[in-house]
Amino acid sequence: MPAGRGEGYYPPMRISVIVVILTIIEGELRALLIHRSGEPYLGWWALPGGLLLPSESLADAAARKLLEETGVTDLYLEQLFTFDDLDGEAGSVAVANFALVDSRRVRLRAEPVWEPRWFAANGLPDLAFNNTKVVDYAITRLRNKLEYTNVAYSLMPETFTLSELQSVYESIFGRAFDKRNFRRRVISQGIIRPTGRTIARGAHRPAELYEFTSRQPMAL
Amino acid sequence: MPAGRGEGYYPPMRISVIVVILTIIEGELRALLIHRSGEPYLGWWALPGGLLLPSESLADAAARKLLEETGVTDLYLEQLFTFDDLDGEAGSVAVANFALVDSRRVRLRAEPVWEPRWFAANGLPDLAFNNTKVVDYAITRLRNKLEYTNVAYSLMPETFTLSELQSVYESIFGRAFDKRNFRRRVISQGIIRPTGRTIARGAHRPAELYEFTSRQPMAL
DNA sequence: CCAAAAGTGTTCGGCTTACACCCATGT
DNA sequence: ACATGGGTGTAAGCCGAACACTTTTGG
Repeated sequence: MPAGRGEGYYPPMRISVIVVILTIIEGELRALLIHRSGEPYLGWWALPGGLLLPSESLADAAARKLLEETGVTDLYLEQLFTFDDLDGEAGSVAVANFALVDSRRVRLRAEPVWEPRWFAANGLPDLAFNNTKVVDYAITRLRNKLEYTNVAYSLMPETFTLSELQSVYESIFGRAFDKRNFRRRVISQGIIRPTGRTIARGAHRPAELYEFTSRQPMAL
Repeated sequence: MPAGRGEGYYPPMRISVIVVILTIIEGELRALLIHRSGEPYLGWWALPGGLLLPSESLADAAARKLLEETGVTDLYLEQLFTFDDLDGEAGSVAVANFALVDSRRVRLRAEPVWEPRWFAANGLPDLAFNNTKVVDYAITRLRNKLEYTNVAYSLMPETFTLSELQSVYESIFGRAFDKRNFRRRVISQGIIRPTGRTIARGAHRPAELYEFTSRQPMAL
């Protein structure tokens, strides 16, 4: 590493990339955590992450972490914020991302040491570094995004019923919505459309199946 | 710099901090640019910025840049986004910030080489790196923030008339607002209040002076 | 008295909210 | 037949947008 005049000298800096991976399981918003196997915070739960490799972009690094932990490649991934106060060390920044995945498509990495595990987002254990505030930040961002984008597609399978979609929204906002108003809203937003098919799943009227009009992130 | 097991090795990385400094001058939204005095992009206009020092936080680095360029310390400063594709070099990220200043309080640094200068935000020259997209990102963020926060305080003096405030909003959004609706809105939002004083400034009815109810950033 | 900017209310349409009953099915 | 979740319409309040005239001053 060269030292030199002015901006030519690069002090030792660490850039890490961390990912808040969120999903819905059993009607509950959950975040993926791993068990730290090294110091500091040995044995604590923490967000998946690691150093940025010099050859990769920030988005690539986040996608790589996500793939390693969940096996998912098709997903919603977005940069959240860059923190400099997570590990209390100078010259160290962490670029936090958040990702949304459909839990049905996830196969958690079988890694005995890290024990990746889904935790209910309200009810996290004490986390290493200041990871709790990173998760909170991600949840706030997610709630905002649900209001004006179609990102919910990344939490849903190809087709789904309106009740299922409503349940996902309710899990994230932590409150119930009116069924009629919810339906009017998502349909008039144009983010979903009926497929024409129905699905019978119990001793009651079958539900119509819907799909997202687009599975690319879009602002409304 | 140590090399070692696992995460102990830190590859050479550069973290720079850049700042989009916005203000209103002559009814126009303007951004502060400097003239590059070194390679690459020698002689091009670019956003103020520099390397993060190992001893400082990201916010400190951004505030330091801002102070160096404008002499302003009391301001609105917020992290925007972290880019990894600005200079096309691997292992380099730039944490972009945006700042709002009241141009009446600014004394630009007298630095013949850098020639810091205000440019109209729509009408920027071609910029070094991909700085144009950083400025665009800042303007979008500013417009959004004006809708649901009181950050406009940082562009205004202690007291001002409603017409002056409206003019600032119009400069930023690039369109005219209805006078009555604008007044109703800012007053009902509770972000400003009348001082009781008036100011006469021409051959017409004097205007009432208003002030911000808070000069700390607040969401509505 | 004239020019110039300051100040002030009302109407309309659209959106959000609240709310209750019938439908189709499996058992 | 009954239990279960699926599906539907309407009324009220609130918010944003459009719109024109009077007031106060300096010259």
